[in-house]
Amino acid sequence: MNFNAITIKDIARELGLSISTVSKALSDSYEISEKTKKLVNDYATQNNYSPNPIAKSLKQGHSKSIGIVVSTIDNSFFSQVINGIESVAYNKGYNIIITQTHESYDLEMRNIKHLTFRSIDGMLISLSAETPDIEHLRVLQKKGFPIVFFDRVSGDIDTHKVIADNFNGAYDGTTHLLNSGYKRVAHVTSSPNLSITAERLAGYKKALEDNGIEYNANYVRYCLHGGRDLNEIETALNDLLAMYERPDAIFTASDRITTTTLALLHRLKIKIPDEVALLGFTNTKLAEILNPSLSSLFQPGFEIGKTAMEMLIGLIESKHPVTEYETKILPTQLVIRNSSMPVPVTGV
Amino acid sequence: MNFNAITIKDIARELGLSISTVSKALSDSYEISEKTKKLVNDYATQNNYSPNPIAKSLKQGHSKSIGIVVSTIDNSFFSQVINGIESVAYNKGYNIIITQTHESYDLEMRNIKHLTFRSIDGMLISLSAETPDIEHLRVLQKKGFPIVFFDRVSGDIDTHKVIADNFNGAYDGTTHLLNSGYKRVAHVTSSPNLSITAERLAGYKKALEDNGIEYNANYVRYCLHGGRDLNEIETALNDLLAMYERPDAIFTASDRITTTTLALLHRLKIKIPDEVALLGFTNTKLAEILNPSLSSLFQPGFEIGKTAMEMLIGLIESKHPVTEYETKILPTQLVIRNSSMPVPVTGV
DNA sequence: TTGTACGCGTTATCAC
DNA sequence: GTGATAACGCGTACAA
Repeated sequence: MNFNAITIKDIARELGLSISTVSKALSDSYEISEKTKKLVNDYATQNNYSPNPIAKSLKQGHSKSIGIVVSTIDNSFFSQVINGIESVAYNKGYNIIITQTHESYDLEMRNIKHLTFRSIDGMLISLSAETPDIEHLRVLQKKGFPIVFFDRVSGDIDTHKVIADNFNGAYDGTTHLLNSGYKRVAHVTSSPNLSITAERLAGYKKALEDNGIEYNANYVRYCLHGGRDLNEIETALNDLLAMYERPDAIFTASDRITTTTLALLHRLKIKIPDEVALLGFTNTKLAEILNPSLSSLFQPGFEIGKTAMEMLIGLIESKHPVTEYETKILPTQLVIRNSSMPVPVTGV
Repeated sequence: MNFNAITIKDIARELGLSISTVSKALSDSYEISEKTKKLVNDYATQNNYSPNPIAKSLKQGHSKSIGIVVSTIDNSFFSQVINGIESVAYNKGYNIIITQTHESYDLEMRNIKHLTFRSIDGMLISLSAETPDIEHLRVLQKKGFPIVFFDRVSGDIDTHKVIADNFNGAYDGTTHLLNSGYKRVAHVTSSPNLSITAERLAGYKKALEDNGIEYNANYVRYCLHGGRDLNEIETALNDLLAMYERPDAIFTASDRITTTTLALLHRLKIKIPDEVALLGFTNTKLAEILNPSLSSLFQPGFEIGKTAMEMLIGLIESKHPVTEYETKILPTQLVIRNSSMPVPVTGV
């Protein structure tokens, strides 16, 4: 396993010192003379010694690695979150172990068990869409195991969570559409099980209310599989477009739903925004480039990952048990595009 | 760290047995009586004991975890590869540790060092586009450290690699365009440093040759940053479209280049395939949905990851040092689409 | 059939 | 300023 086979023992033998002296020299202990330190350190660097992290972990009682549970990595939002997590993990010397639930409750439980058996120091989790209750997480948390929830959180547990400001995002998005002159704004959203869905719906409703427009439940369509099932969205769109009072704008609630809606409208040869306007949450820059008239709510995946990881490290490294749960809210950026303006794009 | 705090020691004390008896009972040793085994196992499961993997690693000399180095996880191809890797890793009890180079040579070296210091059992790597030489990997390999290269490999080293059949993919793609009646097929590709670029170019050239069409170097454009820099591709396209003998088809060489080209042509209001046909390597189903007339070469990311991981496990778990290097080639699937046909899509 | 003793590589405590 | 010893949790010769 260790192909830099040199250990603290080797260098002790080679230098005619004791193991503990070498260990202390390496950790720059005050009780070791400067010349011994130099001797040891020089030898160590020359033979590129590196401490065996496994032995270190066994001794110190932590593994310097954390587990991540997401639905799937093959999703712009989550890969951006992981990017954010990695950026701080790397600097703090933590390894990340990624597992995917593929939206299955069963897989979620297996992964969590697997991760805890792997003796990780903490966990970052975004619930699977299927997950009905979070008893399995609550017991862990009760034991004092550090967990931070992000994005897909549950209202059933008071704990550390990092989420986008979905309410205000949806509020801003809907308001933008209304301010642009659209009167009948539909909302295509994901599974009603998820807290993010409720928050976004609330923001949408509040915006309607504040603009004196009556809420119409027929304008809201749920897609249980959140964009993974094309037919679901297709049905929703067909229903909406066939209505007598056909919506003049659609507000979509997640990356996959947004891009799929964009694609479907494209296939149906519906012109955006002439026939129907489209504004949605997204992480796929491609969607914006393809259709500059598509304004979007950019989900700050990177920032969410970064913040969640920082919070988790705080939990792990704090000596005192954490008693106060805080919820950190990050802003969702509303990116306003205008079809007559050039689109500032830096990359895909 | 271990919140299932129970150890083999606890259960020995509790049951009035010795530690080694418990250990043996747990591993179903033949020298332990059935009743003792049952006693121990029952107690273990009831108190959901699980062996500390760190102690196990230290003892057994392997960590049951492998390292992955990719340019960026935020890329359909690589996240699909990782999906494939994870699928077999999970079954075999391996953990995966993911690191990203962001195409930087420096970061690649740091990550590799970081991973080896973390005492992983093996490594899966796709070279960064910047990487000029692979001396740092060759030394590891010389020591007998298990490494499998995938996708972005180097010709400078004889080792285990898993790649798509880029030559035949490019050959098939180009041939398909030529058979469809296009005469002037341009090729927009990535950095000439990468082996995949050379292979694809070779396939493209051979297809031209076999169809009696002369190779025109002006029709080939390199994008050093492989789609990360929009301007590069924009320039390439503008150049091509401004030529006197303007290409009537474009063959793009990577996921990012394909989607970016699609987006740019869209913005330039160039009709596909009427004004210029487009066929490219891709992993983003969105591109196909948006433009059903876009035929594509689907990069088998999942299969590549799966195969690479299987190969790596073979390397790790083989008792005998591996002397024979084999290169496994996977087919690239050509997905033919026709604008007059309905597009069979199952998800985005 | 069960128990004892040692080692994996490291750090921490204590004695010299 | 340096070195011996114990301990982290586990597996395994070897002894009983």
